[in-house]
Amino acid sequence: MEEKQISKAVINRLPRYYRYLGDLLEKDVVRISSKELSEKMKVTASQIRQDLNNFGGFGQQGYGYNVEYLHSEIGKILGLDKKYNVIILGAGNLGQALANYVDFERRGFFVKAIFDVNPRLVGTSIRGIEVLSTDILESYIRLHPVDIAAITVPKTKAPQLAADLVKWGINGIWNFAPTDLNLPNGVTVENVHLADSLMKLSYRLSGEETD
Amino acid sequence: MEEKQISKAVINRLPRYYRYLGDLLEKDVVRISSKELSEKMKVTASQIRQDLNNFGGFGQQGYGYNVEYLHSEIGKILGLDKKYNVIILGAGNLGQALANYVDFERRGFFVKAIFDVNPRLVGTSIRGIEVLSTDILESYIRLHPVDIAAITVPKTKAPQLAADLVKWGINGIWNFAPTDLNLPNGVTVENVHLADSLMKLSYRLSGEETD
DNA sequence: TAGATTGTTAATCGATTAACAATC
DNA sequence: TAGATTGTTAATCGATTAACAATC
Repeated sequence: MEEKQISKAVINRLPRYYRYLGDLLEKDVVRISSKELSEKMKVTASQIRQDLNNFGGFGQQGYGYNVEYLHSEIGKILGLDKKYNVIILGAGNLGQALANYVDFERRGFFVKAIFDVNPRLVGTSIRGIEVLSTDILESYIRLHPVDIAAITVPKTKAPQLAADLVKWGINGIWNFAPTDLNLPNGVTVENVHLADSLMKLSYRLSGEETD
Repeated sequence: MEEKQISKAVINRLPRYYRYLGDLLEKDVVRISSKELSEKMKVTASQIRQDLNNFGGFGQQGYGYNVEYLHSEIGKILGLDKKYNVIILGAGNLGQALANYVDFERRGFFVKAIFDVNPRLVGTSIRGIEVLSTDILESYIRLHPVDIAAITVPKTKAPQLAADLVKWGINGIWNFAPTDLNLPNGVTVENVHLADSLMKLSYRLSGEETD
């Protein structure tokens, strides 16, 4: 029952379109052509039109695209018209940073609980969100709907934790541990590998021969 | 004086190879063939061989690749044989998380200072690294060698800050602000857009029709 | 209506995979 | 030597760009 199957390259670009359109919206820009947008975003107008046409015709010949409408449609494509219950595994700095990032709520992502093994952290709260003991993780998941689990625990703990989460019914994982999680089909994993990102930066810095 | 110009797709994969080889190294695996590695990494053996051959022949017919040697060579390609002085802009949760991530040091990235505008944070220290006032940022940069500036300030402040950093001589930027920084050629920017990553996750979660 | 700009097809370009000769 | 596996060329596949007819 799947549509044509959108390429990963296109999906990777959607959040960036969404961001630019959001910025335009804030500046009260009403309409924009693929050409204007392409200049701002430094991509080709052709690519923008191709990308959007994967999902249907959002524009109008001779006019361009209505910014508000396109923004909202891309939001829907990205699933931002829905609400997501999020739990964070690991109340270290990164877990806290995620918990404190209020902007996620604006997009429909609600952090409901944070879990940690450290007894000193259990019982504290971050932005009003309780830090719970990992001991009660299973029962929590069985009692509350959770759409996304953000994993910010150490590399060595991450694979087992992820396997448990899946066993207990989670199928959306936002993984910050510097390891790949091999999970069954049907489980969606999105990785944020900060070390990988930093290495890409050092590659480019070290490779420079007076450009 | 540039070599053939390695494609971005290849570079994006290098840190992942490096990670897998590091794991093998820890398990005292001495040699590995492209076929074995391809099975672990879930890519084709052909792709591994093609990728590596962009940089030269690291393997041996009939044998495969020596894990330690290949790990070290990829490290060099990624610039991990060098040391980098890093400053962090913004001592919020994310800035603190980065400052606390000791593992970066193992790869040659040394956080030298953290800057914040908030007078309450100035004077404190994180893992022994002083939080300094943004007022003295310019003079700090002029007096100390800085290779990479990690930007964790709010979106609205980021573009101006980045422009200043570049003006003061920085040309490596690790950007965590949810905005693109338009900087002159020769400046290397690596973006970590957490919100974009989360949207990609919600896209896949919301698009699922019983896979 | 004339001008602008989309939606979409066709052409090009680049990246991935397959195949195999070279060689350890 | 025979077997294994690389390095590399050729074939395929997919993504990007160009072009333009459709149409607002």
